[in-house]
Amino acid sequence: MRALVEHTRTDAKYAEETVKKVAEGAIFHVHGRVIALRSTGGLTFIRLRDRTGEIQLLISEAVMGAEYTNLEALDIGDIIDAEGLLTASKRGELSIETTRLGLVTKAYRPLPEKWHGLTDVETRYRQRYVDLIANPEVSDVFRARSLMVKGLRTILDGDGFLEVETPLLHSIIGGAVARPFHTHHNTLDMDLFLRIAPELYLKRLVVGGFERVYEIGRCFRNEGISTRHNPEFTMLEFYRAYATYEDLMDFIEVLLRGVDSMVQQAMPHAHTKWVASRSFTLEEPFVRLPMADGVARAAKATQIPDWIACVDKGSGPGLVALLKDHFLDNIKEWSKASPRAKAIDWGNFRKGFEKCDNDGERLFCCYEYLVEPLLVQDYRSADGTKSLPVFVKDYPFETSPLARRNDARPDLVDRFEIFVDGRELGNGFSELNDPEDQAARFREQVDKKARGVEETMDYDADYIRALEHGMPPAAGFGMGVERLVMLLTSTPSIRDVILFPLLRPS
RNA sequence: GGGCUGGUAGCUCAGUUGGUUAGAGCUGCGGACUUUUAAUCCGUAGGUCCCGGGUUCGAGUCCCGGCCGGCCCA
Repeated sequence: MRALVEHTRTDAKYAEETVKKVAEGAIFHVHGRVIALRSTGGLTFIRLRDRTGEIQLLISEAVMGAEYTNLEALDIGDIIDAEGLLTASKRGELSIETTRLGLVTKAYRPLPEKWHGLTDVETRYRQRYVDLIANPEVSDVFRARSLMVKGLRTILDGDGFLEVETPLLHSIIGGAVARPFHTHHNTLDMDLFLRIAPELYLKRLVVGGFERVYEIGRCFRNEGISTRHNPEFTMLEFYRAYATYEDLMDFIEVLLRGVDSMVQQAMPHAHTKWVASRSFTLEEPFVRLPMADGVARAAKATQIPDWIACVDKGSGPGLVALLKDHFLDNIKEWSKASPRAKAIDWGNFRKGFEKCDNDGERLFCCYEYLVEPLLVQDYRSADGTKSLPVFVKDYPFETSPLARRNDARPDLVDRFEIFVDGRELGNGFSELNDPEDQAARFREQVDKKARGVEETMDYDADYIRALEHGMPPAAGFGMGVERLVMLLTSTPSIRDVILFPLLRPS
């Protein structure tokens, strides 16, 4: 039955005699929502939708007799059940020649009109139940989301990871750099935060012997709302002992391709459509770009002679030194050096650069303004038609308070962020497991807060204590599930991958 | 937070320099029709023009303020 119903989604034509022969006179019983209703007098066509697809009911007065008049009370939107023999209409549409029809649930409100459906964006979010009925491609995205989460679990479970749940109510801020939501426990008279990340709890579990552990759960960040941000969102984080950030990059390529192919298998039709509108490809090896190399390359690409000269001498830090001393003197001249130089957001670049406390942050700032906006343009597939996912790696240690220092270059940490289609998808690193170094990094965060920086982490004494018990070397990765869904379903707004996005009160 | 843009019937929209009683399609309701696919045809109902002020003989339209969206930027 299901196979036949799903076929009605295609344009396949059916011949009445073939269908009747295959069905062998079996009685079909269906229920679902009426989404179209057409009557030509003694014959009525109903398009019925259930979770598996759509099928047409063919109802004739000759078959139904006196009951046929019951159709007069039926509206689009009603939920009915029906029984009958399988047949095909003269136009070749698979149909059920209905012998019995019953109203199961009456729809008191009409559905949106059939041509344009429901397009008002706010109404779509506020009344998602209507959106899901009126716009079937919306429900495809949420089906895909479910498949992706399931796919992540399947792959992680298959690799020996244990899924856990850690607290959402935190008493200190940690694991990420973001402003939290505040709440309060009454009987304990205790102020709490909704978690901004599960990271520090998951690493406590690595200490405890869960060497491969992950969590898929809600996080909350008290930030503005935009097409890329919703205050509550779902994050995947996993940690794997005895792995390095290089191992994780290999694993993430496998993970993303694996999830995508699971969606492809389960929803081939929708998947093909999404792939066609992607401007990136997962099929070639992902780029691995050390941040300093990226900055050096991007600096040369601007064709600013001073920059080329200083980059040729060394790498990233050379440019940082030049900018530290001569940013203001030369900004006018530099900004006109080439079309690429003109495209740089010089105003914010300079402001950001001036706010930096150290050379590590300065290098990161150069990366942010010179490299990141052009990742899509600079790193292309072999035939040049698609952008490639890029792992930007080897971050300055000052920008990464929880990551392990590189053994050869203590000014860097073994960290990467993955960008697909120019957008940040996830963040991973070899974990800092030296309690003294971690304590020093926490203290630096606390100092920052004292200097008035809003987005910092608190000192987590219990986490230091956990590290003092010894955490095996490990690497971890975190990814926003909504971003993954947006990427793989070619959805531009995060609100279209969250069923009930946060809105102002109406 | 800044720029642009929008709010008119249940839904999707039109509405001229400011000028009669604010329109269309779909939906709804009534009717015709036994193979429709946005069925077709006939009839009919449906409005706090986002809110509050102002200008004017007259405001959906112009001005000011507010509310709520959307897109882009930070």
